[in-house]
Parts: sequence; C-alpha cells; structure tokens
Amino acid sequence: MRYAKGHKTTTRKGIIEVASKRFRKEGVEGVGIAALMSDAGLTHGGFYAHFDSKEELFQEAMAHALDQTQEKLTRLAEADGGGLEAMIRDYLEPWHRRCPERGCAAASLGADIARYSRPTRVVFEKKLEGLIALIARHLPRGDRHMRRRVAIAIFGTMMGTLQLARAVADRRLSDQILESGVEAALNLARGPET
Amino acid sequence: MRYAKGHKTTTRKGIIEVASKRFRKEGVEGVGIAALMSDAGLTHGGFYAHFDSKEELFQEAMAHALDQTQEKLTRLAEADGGGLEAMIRDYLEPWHRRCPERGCAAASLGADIARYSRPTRVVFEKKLEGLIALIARHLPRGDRHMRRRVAIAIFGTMMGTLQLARAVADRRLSDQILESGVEAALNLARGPET
DNA sequence: TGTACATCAGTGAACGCGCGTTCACTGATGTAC
DNA sequence: TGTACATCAGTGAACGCGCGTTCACTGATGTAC
Repeated sequence: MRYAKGHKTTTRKGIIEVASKRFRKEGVEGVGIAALMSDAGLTHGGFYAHFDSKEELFQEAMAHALDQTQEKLTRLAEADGGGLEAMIRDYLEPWHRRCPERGCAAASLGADIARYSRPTRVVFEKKLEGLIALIARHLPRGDRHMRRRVAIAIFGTMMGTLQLARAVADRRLSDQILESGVEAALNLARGPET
Repeated sequence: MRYAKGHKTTTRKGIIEVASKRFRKEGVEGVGIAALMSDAGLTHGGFYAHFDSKEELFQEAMAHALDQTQEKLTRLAEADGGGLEAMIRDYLEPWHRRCPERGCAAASLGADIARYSRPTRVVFEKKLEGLIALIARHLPRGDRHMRRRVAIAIFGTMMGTLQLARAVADRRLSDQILESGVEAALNLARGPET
C-alpha cells in the first residue's frame, strides 16, 4: 500500500472534523462538499470513497460535535468547584454565542435536525440522551425520574436561550438573554423547594 | 387599471402568507421562489415586482409568523382560565410539534436566523420583544426587571424544548420533553419562592 | 534481484439539476382627445 | 362615442452559478514469481 496503514481512517476523521466545525458555523446548506474537502486538504472527487452521501457525513459530524460538547461539560462538572453550575455558566458564556463552530450542535443545528430523516434524528437522540444523563447525574436532588425531567428542561433552556442570544441583533439584549438563561437553569437545578 | 385597487397589496400578502408557512415547515433553503409563487397562484417571474430579494421576503414572512404567534398567545392568555399557563401548555402541545407551519417561527427557524444579516436579526428582535413583554405581563410576581428576565427564560425554555421534541426520533422521548418543558416553564413562572 | 501486475486513496473533468435573479413581453383596462 | 396611447401586474424564457454526485484515470507502493 502506498499509504500508511490507517491513513484512510485519518483522512476520514479529518473530513468529519472540518465538517463538524463548518456545519455548526454555516449550516448544512451553507457549505458544500467541495469546500469541505478543500478545507481538509483534498479534492472533492474523493468524498464518496469515504461517505455515501452528504447526509451520512452530517450524521457523523453532528455526533462528533455532540461528543465534544459532552466531553467538555463532563470535564467542567468534574473539576474542583465545578458541578452543574460550571456547565450551565460555560454553556451560556459569550464565547459560545460567538463561536458556534466550537460549540453545541443542538443549538446551532437544532431547527435543521428536526427536518432531517429519521436515521439522522436517531443519531441526535442518542447523543442528547448522553447530555441529559450527564446533567441528571449532577442534580442536587430528586429521584431518577424527576432528575431526568429536570435535566431535559435545563438542557432545553440552555439551548433555547443560547439560540435566542445568537438570533437577536442587539448586544445588550443578547447579554441579558444569556444571563436570564443562567439564572433560570440554576433555579431549575435547585428545584422548587429552595 | 386592469386590476382592482389594492390588488397588488393582496397578492403581496398572499405571497407572504404562503412563504411564512413553507419557510417554517421546510426551512428557508428548503423552498425556492418558483415553488412559493406557484403556491400563491402566480409564476416566478413576478416575484421581484413585490420583493427585492428572497431575504426581504424572509423578513416579512418571519415577522408575519411571529405576529400570528403573538396574537394566538395573547388570545389564550386573555381567555377565561387562561393566563400564562394556557400559553405555555398550548405552545408545548403535540399539535405544535407536528405543525411547524402554523407555529412559532423562533422554534422552526431559530438556528437559521442567527446566521442571517443584521437587518433580519433586527426584525426578529422586535418581534421577540413583543413575546417577552406578553409573557412578562402575565407573570404573577416580581418587579419589572425580574419579570423581564424570567419572561426571557420562559420563552427560551419553551422554544428550546419544542425544538428538542421535534429533533428526536422517538415519540415517547419527545412527549417526555414536551412535558418537562411545561413543568419547567410553570416552575419558572411561579418563581423560586413557591 | 528484476519484472509484471494488483491495489487503492486521491484527482479532476463532467453530469444534470434547481437555484435566485433578470428582462422583454403580454394583455386587460384606464385615460386623453 | 370612438380611437390611440399609457399603465402595470403578471408571464415565461433565459442568465450564470454552485450544488451533490459519478467516473475514468493517476501514480505510488505492495505482492507474485
């Protein structure tokens, strides 16, 4: 073989890495195969040796992005003085509004995912379950079912407020949205009996 | 004039009406000018006599959709036994998951709006302020600033959880997401001291 | 060791297609005289 | 009242373009004998 063993796998990972960033930043329709491949240092013709279709790449890229988010939030939660509050605060920091390409794919692609095929939504669902479980694990109180319900709502609040913060034009309002989101997510985490 | 006075305005409104539905259902990139015009009973060539660009139509269609949502929520809130709870429950009912074309444009187009030009985001922002004020007006407690902050978070929660409910594949999980969203939004509305 | 052939990741021209946008035109009606 | 012309909402062919996808090919290296 004229390429080192594992070379193709490396290339494939590179394409996924690039796609996961650009899809989050520009949207799935906002970036084409040719641009992605060129970003990965290749020409567009080789694409179909790695993926069956753009949608298959999208699934992989979305999964990769959500894994990264899961890892980052896990790291934050487990750090000293971390916990759920660290996750919530980091998710709703200005860096996240500014850098969708390094952020949560649910927030940057959520409205689109709803319109994709079932297999794509299954992939999303699996990763979402991971995030929900992570949040649930760090809730201070409640039985398993209640923690799960609260975790779902906290993630919905985080994702929704981040998206709103990105969608408005005024910086001040956007800051206010992020702050409101933090406050609300923390309130939900504390539970109604505080 | 060979058309009744006000005819052009009527046609324009018809195009906006059609666009506002199809954009919400299929996404902005998911439907073309020709399809929209044909849906409105016209041919595509006439489009630019009504709008400067697809983006201008998008702004109008989004504004129209958000006005409809504002009106519906206002009606619900003002009905007997309505209030904030009626708004929250209706927003997170299964009909809304199933029918984005009749629903909230923030939920169906949120991720996209963040990527559009500033003028488009200004339009969104104005309509969002209306929704925030509506929710704030129906909160049971708090001063002006606190009501506003809570209202923002409630809307973020509603929008975020609806989007999640649409993005997952499993019906049961989707139902659970809607229920969690209702519960959380009601908790936020009640405030921390319940 | 040397030659012939197989492998296969990546190349780049080409495909049909639908997009947003432009524009010369139509044709029904209004106005001028 | 009749004729000529102006108006203008809507028509449909055409534009260049970029898209996702296909495919015959390249060329460096491995293997067979």
